[in-house]
Amino acid sequence: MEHQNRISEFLHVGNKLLSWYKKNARDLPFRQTRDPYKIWICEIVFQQTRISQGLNHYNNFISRFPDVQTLAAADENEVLLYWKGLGYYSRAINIHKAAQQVMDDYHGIFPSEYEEIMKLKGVGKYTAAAISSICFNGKMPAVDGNFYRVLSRLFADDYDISGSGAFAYFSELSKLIMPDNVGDFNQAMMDLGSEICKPKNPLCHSCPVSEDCLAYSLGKVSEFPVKTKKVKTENLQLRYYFVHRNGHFLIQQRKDDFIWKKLFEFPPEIPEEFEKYIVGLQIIGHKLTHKNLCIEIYEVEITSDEAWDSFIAENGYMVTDVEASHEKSFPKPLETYIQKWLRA
DNA sequence: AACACGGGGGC
DNA sequence: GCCCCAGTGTT
Repeated sequence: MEHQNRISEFLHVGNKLLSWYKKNARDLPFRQTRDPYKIWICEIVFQQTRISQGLNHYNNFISRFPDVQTLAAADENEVLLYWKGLGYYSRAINIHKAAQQVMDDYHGIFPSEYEEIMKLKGVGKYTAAAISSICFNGKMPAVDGNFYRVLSRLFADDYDISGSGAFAYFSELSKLIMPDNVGDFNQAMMDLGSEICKPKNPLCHSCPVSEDCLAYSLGKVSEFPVKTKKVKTENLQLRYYFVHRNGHFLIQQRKDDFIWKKLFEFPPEIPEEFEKYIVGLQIIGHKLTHKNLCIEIYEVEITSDEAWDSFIAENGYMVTDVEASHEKSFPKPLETYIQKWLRA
C-alpha cells in the first residue's frame, strides 16, 4: 500500500471530524468514562441497536452490574433478565461468559491489547477496535455500518458492503482520513453517521465535511453505500399453551440453538386429555428481521387441583405467576401476552 | 462466503 | 412493506 508511507491528502477530513465531534458529541453516559468495562458493555448493548432503544437497558445493566466482578458472579438468568426486550440474546449469554473469562484469564483486569480483547466471547473486530481505541489509545478503526456509509459517500465508492470483504476494504479506506486520536475519530464517525450522514435523508447541509464529500458534489449521496445482498423473509408458525390455575401458569426455558436463546416460554404442547380445558385462542403476529411470526396461544384454564398436579408431574414444566414472572426473561410477544392477561 | 439472530423506528 | 441499526458466531 503506497499511501501508507506518506501523509494522506485526505487527513484534513479526519481532523475536521474531530473538531466537529468536540463541539457536537452527544451527551451519553458512556462518553464520560474510559472504564473499559463500561465501554465494553455499551458496545455490546448498542450492536445493531439504536441509542434510544438501548439506553435504559444500558443504564439498568450498569446499575445492577457495575463492574466485571459483579457480572461474572451473577446468575446467567439474571443477566438475561436485564437483557429482556433487547433482542439478540446470545449477546447477554456471551457477555456473561466474557466477564468470567476476564476474571479467570486476566485476574479481573480488563485486557488492554486488541488481540486479547478479541478473545472475549461476543467481542469481534469492531468491538475490540472500539474498546482498545477509546480506553487504551489503540489505533484500529472501529468499522461498522456508519463507517461503510460515511466512507462510501465521502469517496463515492461503490464497493459492495454486503460482502465479507467490506470490513477489510473500508478499514483501509478509513486510514486515509484517520488522525492520531483514533478513539475520538471512531466516536466521531459514529456520531456523524447516526446524526448527520443518516441512511435516509442525510443532513448534508449540516455536515462538517460536505465540501470534501464526492458523492455530495456529484449529487449522488442516495446511491451510497452500495448493498446488493437481499434476504427474503419467511413465515414461521408457533403454538403455545398458556396453562394456568389460580393465577399461576406453566413455563419452561428455551435451548440456546434457535431464536430467543435461553428465554422462558409457555408449553408448546399439551396432552390430549387436557384439550377440554382450552377456553380461548389468541393469534399474535410478530415481526423479526427475517421472519414473520404467527403465534397461536391457547389459553388453558385447569379447573381441578388433581388435573393441575398431574399435568405438572407428567411434564417438566415450572410454575410461576405474574409477580414472579417479572424475574424471568420472556420473548417480547409472550411478555406482551402476559401483561394483557394480567389486565384482563 | 452465507446465514441466523430481535426488536424498534424511519419512510 | 422494506431497510437500517455502535456486529458476532456458526456452518
